[in-house]
Amino acid sequence: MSRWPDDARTRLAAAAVDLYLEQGYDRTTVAQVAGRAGVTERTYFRHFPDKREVLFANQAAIDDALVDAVATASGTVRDLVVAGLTAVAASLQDRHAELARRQPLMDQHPDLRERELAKLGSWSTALAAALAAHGIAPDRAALAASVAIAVLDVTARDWLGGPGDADLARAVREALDEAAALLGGS
Amino acid sequence: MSRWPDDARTRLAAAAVDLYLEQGYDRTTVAQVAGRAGVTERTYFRHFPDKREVLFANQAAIDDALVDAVATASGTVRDLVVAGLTAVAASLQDRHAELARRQPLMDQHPDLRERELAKLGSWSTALAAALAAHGIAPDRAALAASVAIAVLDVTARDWLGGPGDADLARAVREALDEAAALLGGS
DNA sequence: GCAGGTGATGTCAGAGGCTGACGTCACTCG
DNA sequence: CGAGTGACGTCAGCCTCTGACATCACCTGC
Repeated sequence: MSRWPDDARTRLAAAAVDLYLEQGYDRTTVAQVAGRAGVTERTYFRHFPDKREVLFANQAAIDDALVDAVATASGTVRDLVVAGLTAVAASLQDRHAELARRQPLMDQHPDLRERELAKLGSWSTALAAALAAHGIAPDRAALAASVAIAVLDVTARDWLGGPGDADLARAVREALDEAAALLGGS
Repeated sequence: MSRWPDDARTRLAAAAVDLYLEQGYDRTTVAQVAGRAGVTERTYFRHFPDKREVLFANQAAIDDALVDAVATASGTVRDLVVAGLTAVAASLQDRHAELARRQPLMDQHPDLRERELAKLGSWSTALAAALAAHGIAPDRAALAASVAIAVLDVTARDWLGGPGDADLARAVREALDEAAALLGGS
């Protein structure tokens, strides 16, 4: 039996979502979140670099899933992109309830949406690098990655508003086609 | 002759870019920026809501240009999008030097890139609304807008690294085609 | 002219986000 | 059993950002 209860990080994440939803993001102090998790404010900042990041606790793993999927895939640029997006979609699919619960916070607080966009940006960067590793020219890779992640964002936000058993991966593939049809061919 | 030198806002913006470049963004305090501009810290926060926003001082006008261009255009979704992006490109074209100067800050400081992404997000939202005003279904509009802005971002960042007389609008149109070709047609 | 309104700024006080330095204590490993 | 190691607490402090109130040039109507 250890001196400290395990998983301070997990407790902090849970406490944060609860408090942010209960009493609003800006009316909640980090000290309150830490208090509910049974630690001090200083400990909060050892686990998360700032007040927002706690809402994105386990999204780092998605980065890896994305990169792995693209690395092990092959085919056209579209095939590689679909492989990556499908992996991300799979990761999100299981967590529909959790993500839908915290989504109102993103929509109500520009600060939080800002951080969400930054996360998407890091996925985009990771995807571009993974595409480049397949020999795709860097600027083409960056373009494809950026657009792909934009499609994912729009589709996922729509999916979050629906039932948890809707097939996100399928919706993403369809949105990819639709986007290409809408914007291509001058 | 007025009591206060005019354009505190402009002086603040200039002082901020200079100081952020000279001594780094995080080693610069708002009080220093205000001091160089000849005002107090409190006055800074009357002109800009936070430490970052000063770097995006005149980008609000671009929002309007984008919306106007789409509103007065007609044709396919692609036509409308191209009209909007062309208007934005025109606004950026004149300010290549200024934007290129501050760009390293965006690349070096995640906080600032984060804000930049938020600005792109607001363009995307505005574009989606403008498309919807033409009768395009909201989810199709959101998809087209998001992808279009992603293309603009990648293209503009590349353009910023090149000479100021390169034609951004043309590059954006080409990138739109390239993106559609890369990702379409399953 | 002149009283009152307006707008931009200054001053002051304070909450809250975030960081560095240092101490404590259980656990572990040699 | 003694020296790490890691997770946490404590303390002090800077900086970002906000509310409340004062000041002073300028304008407006009379």
